[in-house]
Amino acid sequence: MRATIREVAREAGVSPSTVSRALSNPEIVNAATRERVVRAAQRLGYAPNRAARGLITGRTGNLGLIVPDLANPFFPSVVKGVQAKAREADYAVFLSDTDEDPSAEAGLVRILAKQVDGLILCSPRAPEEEIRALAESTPLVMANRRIRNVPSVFFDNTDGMRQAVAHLRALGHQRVAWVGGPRTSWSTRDRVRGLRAATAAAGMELVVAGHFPPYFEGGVAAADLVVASGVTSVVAYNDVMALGLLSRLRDRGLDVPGDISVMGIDDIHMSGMSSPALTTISLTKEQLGRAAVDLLLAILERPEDARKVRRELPTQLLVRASTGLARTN
Amino acid sequence: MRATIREVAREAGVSPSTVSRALSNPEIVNAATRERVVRAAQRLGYAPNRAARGLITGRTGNLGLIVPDLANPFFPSVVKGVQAKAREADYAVFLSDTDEDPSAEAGLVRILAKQVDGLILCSPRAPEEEIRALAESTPLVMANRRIRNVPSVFFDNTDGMRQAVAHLRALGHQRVAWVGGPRTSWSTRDRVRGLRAATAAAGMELVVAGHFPPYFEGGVAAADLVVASGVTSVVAYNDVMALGLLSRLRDRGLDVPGDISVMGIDDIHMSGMSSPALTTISLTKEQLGRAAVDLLLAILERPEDARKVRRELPTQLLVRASTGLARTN
DNA sequence: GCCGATGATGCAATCCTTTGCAGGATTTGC
DNA sequence: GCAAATCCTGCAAAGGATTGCATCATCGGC
Repeated sequence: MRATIREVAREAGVSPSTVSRALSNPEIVNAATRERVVRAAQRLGYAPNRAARGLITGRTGNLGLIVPDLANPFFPSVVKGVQAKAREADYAVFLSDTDEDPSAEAGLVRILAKQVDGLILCSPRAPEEEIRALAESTPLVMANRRIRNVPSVFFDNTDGMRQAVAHLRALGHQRVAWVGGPRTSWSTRDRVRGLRAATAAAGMELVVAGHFPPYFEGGVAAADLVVASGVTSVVAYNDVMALGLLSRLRDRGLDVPGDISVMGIDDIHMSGMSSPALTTISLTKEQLGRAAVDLLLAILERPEDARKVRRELPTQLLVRASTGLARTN
Repeated sequence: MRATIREVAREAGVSPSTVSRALSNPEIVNAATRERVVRAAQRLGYAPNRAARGLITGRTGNLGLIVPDLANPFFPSVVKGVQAKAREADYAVFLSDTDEDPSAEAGLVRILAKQVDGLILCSPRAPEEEIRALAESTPLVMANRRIRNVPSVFFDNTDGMRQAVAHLRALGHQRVAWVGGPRTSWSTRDRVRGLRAATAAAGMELVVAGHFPPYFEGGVAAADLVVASGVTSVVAYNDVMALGLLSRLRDRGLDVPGDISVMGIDDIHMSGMSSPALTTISLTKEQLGRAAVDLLLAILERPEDARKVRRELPTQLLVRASTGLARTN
């Protein structure tokens, strides 16, 4: 059906080798010849057969991306970033979703590993040891998780939590609650650590409400505990949960931010649409995806420094309407 | 690195051909031999090299999926359905997103076509003619769009709109507004057609508010037109827009459903979480994805009946809190 | 106990591209 | 003007699996 390299070669009056070189290593072939080859290729609509190329080079030109749950608006943004960057580099992306099942991750990695040059694990929930083992056998990049000696892109949660605390403190809050995400999430651990440090430094009291599912319902479930704890402000693991908090607080007749200030993390699209609009720590999600691809391509080039590669992304406080002066009573 | 078919053959004391047959066509090889081969393969952790297989069979074992916008919660659900079904059939899925740019679709199809056995176009915005042309050169399945002579899976919008109208009529509504999605969307055309028929049959008046972007903001933008038209009820192109409507109506101090009833379409996860919770026409989104894969695999098997294949999925009214008795004034 | 049919297996070609090596042509240096 | 260096191109092997065809063994029928 499609043109092969031999046909292009015949059309251009050269050998297949020359065609191959002219197309993938232009500088080593004579300019005139190259021109002839390129034109012939264009005329015939030639595109190299990926399977044949992969067979000899051992590369597929594909990347894999595994996320916990596409239905969480955080991840589609990351996916978009990965897509965009991968396309620029002429890679295609396999996407998989684990439905928040940590035990599914390793299996997916192993299946996908055979069909890709490298994998991006976004917010993986599996234990460090397991991931480190997987990284031994496949080029692997972490996105939104930091694992020592595994290439990782992650957000500066410490600074993010510092900004959140500074904001709340400026509004007169003394007591803040934390509504955590899944126990298996690195972000939740990293963020609560940052929050502990920041509140301690600011002389504020931190109430940890525990771990909840990273869904709207998780926020709903956490709301009553938060209220009962008597804090004047609360930070949630992500925006979706913060929206759940908002919803339950409203149902209970509480005013936000009058009675309690609510902050999220992520800056998903919907968070600007709620009422009150959600104050949040904004994360550059597409950027996370793009950076992960960058790292992955880098370690594919130079596998020897895979253990060194790492990248930290900044966070940005975004003040909207769900935070306000602490109530005084 | 990984075991090849020759090593398995040596280990099992047979020829590579026999290994190949034992693994991919078990019934034509002697049971004892097969057993020996399978065990040897297992021992060596053998998995066929996909590139080599693809080179000779001309198949990649990959499918492609193109959606307009992953950030719209409708699509992640479809993606999940596609993933699940594809994995069952041992296919991997390439995902791409056009960012609602109709002109990007054809290009993506052409790029992806070379790397997959078949493509699923979900809710494509391109003109029929363009898609029909693409379908000539690549196995293609439409999801959520119906195109004559191109295999398609779609929802029974006519019946969905009939259910919506019956519901509103039962609540005493006489005038209903329609807030449309993108002009290029087949669904919006099909739904307004269904709505026209249903309202006419019920003796109700339909006000078409026009076309809006399929985002929250689109619903916000449409709200004032809807109010000005004096209807007592409104149906939006999708849930996200319906949520936008809800938001703007509330901001204007209107009561839903007291002043106006609001319905969406899709039944995205968030629509049960709004206040008031959104009445909607529920669509089986994962089902759409699964059915599309089914169709695609079927036409890969028997390309000759590609023009005949088609599947219609039912819709289901889901009554929640955003619809109520028509105001009487 | 022999012949034909049937079943199981191996041989070898094939898919298409890339790349190490060699050789021919041209240029450079002296 | 000749040897050496440089540049460009072609040859041929390799990569791993699949499959049409041929071969061989076995079995059943008579």
